[in-house]
Amino acid sequence: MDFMAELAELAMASRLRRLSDTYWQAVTAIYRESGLDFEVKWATVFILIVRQGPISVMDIAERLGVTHPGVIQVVNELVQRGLVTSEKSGKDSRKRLLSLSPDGEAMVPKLQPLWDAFVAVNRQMLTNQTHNLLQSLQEMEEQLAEKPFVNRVRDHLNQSNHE
Amino acid sequence: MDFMAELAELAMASRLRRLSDTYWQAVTAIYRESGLDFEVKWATVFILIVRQGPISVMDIAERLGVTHPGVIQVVNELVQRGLVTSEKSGKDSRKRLLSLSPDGEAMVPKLQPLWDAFVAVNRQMLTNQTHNLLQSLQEMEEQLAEKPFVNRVRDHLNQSNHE
DNA sequence: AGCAATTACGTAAGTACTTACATAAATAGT
DNA sequence: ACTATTTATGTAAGTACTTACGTAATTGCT
Repeated sequence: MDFMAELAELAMASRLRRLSDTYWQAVTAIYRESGLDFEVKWATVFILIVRQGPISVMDIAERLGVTHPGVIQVVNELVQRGLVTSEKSGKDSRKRLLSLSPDGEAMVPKLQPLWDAFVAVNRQMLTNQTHNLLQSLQEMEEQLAEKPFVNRVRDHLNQSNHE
Repeated sequence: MDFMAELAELAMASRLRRLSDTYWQAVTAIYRESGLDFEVKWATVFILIVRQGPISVMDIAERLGVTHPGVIQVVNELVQRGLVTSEKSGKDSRKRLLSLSPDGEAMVPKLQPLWDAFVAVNRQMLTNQTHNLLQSLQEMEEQLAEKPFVNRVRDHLNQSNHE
């Protein structure tokens, strides 16, 4: 039997990472087969720019819940690839506003069938579940946002010591 | 609102990775505070050796569902750290059998209170969920093991084209 | 027994994030 | 208006995996 499953509550991070990697590898293969020259790691940032551009680096980082250096790396690749354009903000010259380029606009309808397939396939699998993965992720994120894991563990350790 | 949550079925890999990172960072902080000189990435391999050593590199990789180079990196660090010993198998000289060292034995009871806390805290959070994260992970892993995501998407794309 | 195929392990390099640290521009308090 | 603080971005390096490729030992076939 799968040892990570046996570890259960003791191996949350590794198990989440493993499933993330499984998905990532699959989607990488599909993009490659499509010949569209698009990468998995671009997707969240790219779609955010599609739907809500022009948008700044920090705004992207906050909306995605990732660090700004991570966003910068992706954005630089998207600009390099010609899908996104970057211009300095007039109101705040520290800010870089990212928008979709014409090539980026043209890319969306090519990617859309793949994205639709991802959604359909995942939706199908999710309906097969007695415990819905997306909902459980949402609930766990909310619990950890309300009180981070570190604080919970610290409190638990103090409580155990004082008995 | 969190954009990854909005993307839902379209950002499974990124969202799982993000939650994995959140957990990972928390556990890293707790190990650091404990002063035990132990790393998150060692945990699954270390516990497997504790419970089922001596065990070979490939057996570890298979039981954990990760690649063997990943295991080798962790094992080398555990040997370097003095928690694990490595010896060539007598029956099959290609194999390296990993066992717990005396220092490794001594480490277990020091780590145990932390591990107990991780389990207790996670178990508490899981009971608060209407959709149990561990169960949803288990179910999703099983679905993907039965038919990988790539195959599901390929089938869906062919089906859509032929309508 | 001899040889092709498989298995076990190792190493190098790539990937997608992070942390840590830096600078420049805007903002706030006086 | 001036200065301290904050905010936005950038860069370098670290981390925890992976893929790709290599060698040595074992196994299976005849």
